[in-house]
Amino acid sequence: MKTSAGKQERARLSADDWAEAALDLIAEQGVAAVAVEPLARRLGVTKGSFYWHFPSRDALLQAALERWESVEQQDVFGKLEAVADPRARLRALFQMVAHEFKSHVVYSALLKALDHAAVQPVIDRVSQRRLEYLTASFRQTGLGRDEARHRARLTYAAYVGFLQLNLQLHTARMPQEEFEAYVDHLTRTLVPE
Amino acid sequence: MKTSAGKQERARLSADDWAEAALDLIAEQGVAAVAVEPLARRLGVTKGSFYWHFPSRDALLQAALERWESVEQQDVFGKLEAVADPRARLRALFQMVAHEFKSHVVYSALLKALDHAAVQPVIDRVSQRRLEYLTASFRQTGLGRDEARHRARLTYAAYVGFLQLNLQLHTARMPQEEFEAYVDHLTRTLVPE
DNA sequence: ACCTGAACACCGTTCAAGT
DNA sequence: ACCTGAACACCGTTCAAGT
Repeated sequence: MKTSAGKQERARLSADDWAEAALDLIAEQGVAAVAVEPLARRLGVTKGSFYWHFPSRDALLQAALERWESVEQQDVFGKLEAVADPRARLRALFQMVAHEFKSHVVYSALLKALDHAAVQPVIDRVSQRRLEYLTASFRQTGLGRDEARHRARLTYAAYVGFLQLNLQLHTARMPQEEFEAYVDHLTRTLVPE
Repeated sequence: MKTSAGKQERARLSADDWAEAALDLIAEQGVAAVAVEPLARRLGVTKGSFYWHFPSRDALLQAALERWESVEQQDVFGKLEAVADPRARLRALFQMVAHEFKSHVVYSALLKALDHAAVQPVIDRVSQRRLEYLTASFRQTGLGRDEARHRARLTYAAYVGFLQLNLQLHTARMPQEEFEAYVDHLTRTLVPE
């Protein structure tokens, strides 16, 4: 038999296998945890073999992040296309962001690791896209050009800031009820009627 | 002569000298740049001597951050005590934050390095204090207890998010005029009339 | 009291050699 | 085409020895 059963059996690896393992590590333990030697141990090979697939640790990080970037693109905004009314769409977006914590895990990990050179450009691109989407949505609710741009920026900043605060307040974590009230406050304050 | 002139002359160092040098490095190059060996080179000693002052690199980081924390405490809120009217005080705070970039340099560096264990608790404490200050101020403008808490959270999240976005948009940096318009939008949207 | 110098561990990177 | 094993550089940490 060439590649039959067994747990310890390890097929030879591809660059994609490394990138996927790296992305898992980012979600679990953050960007700093992506290290060649530990990853190699986890994959059951020696660290030397890594350099057949990637020229550097940074290249691996980039590959992992590009993988995430293309997935999140559809994930976040795909579901919103169904909602026609712009005000309702914005409210739906707030609800989505508030209740789907899984999709923010990697994003949060990246926000905490902006001092890594590979992370910045990815977050830049993602932020740019989201800002434009928000601006367009606010525009559609009837806000003027500048007003829509500013409101979008404020909204996105609130999102980023919330992730920061939320993950940091393990200690003084908000109870569910207060959290819902906060989301409601955000919606009332930021979405035009 | 015991300790006369000369550039290459290096008095013996104290723990405080190391902490200050570390804080400078954080402001200039970020948390990741705080490394024992390069710091030792910069200070003109060998890295071995570092361990007479601190038990670990992390302890140095903590010392540097505590130093910053106690300074920023007075810096940010000290000047606001003069303004009696709570609405005017909030507007003044917005203006201060918008135009004093220097005081945010370290804070931004820390936000980008939240994956370092020593950074989290410092940011936690600072955020907690600022949130409480904002809550109290909104309370004084006449908002109800919950409304004030939520508004404070939104405001602070907007601040944190803005730092993130601002530093990241080197590419698409806002021109001065648009920036002022944005601050104005924030003030109108967030400060009760 | 503060510093040197040599040592070790750990991780990134290279590369000749294996299959 | 993919992997091993040994090597080297760099940084964190320890410690005996110096002043």
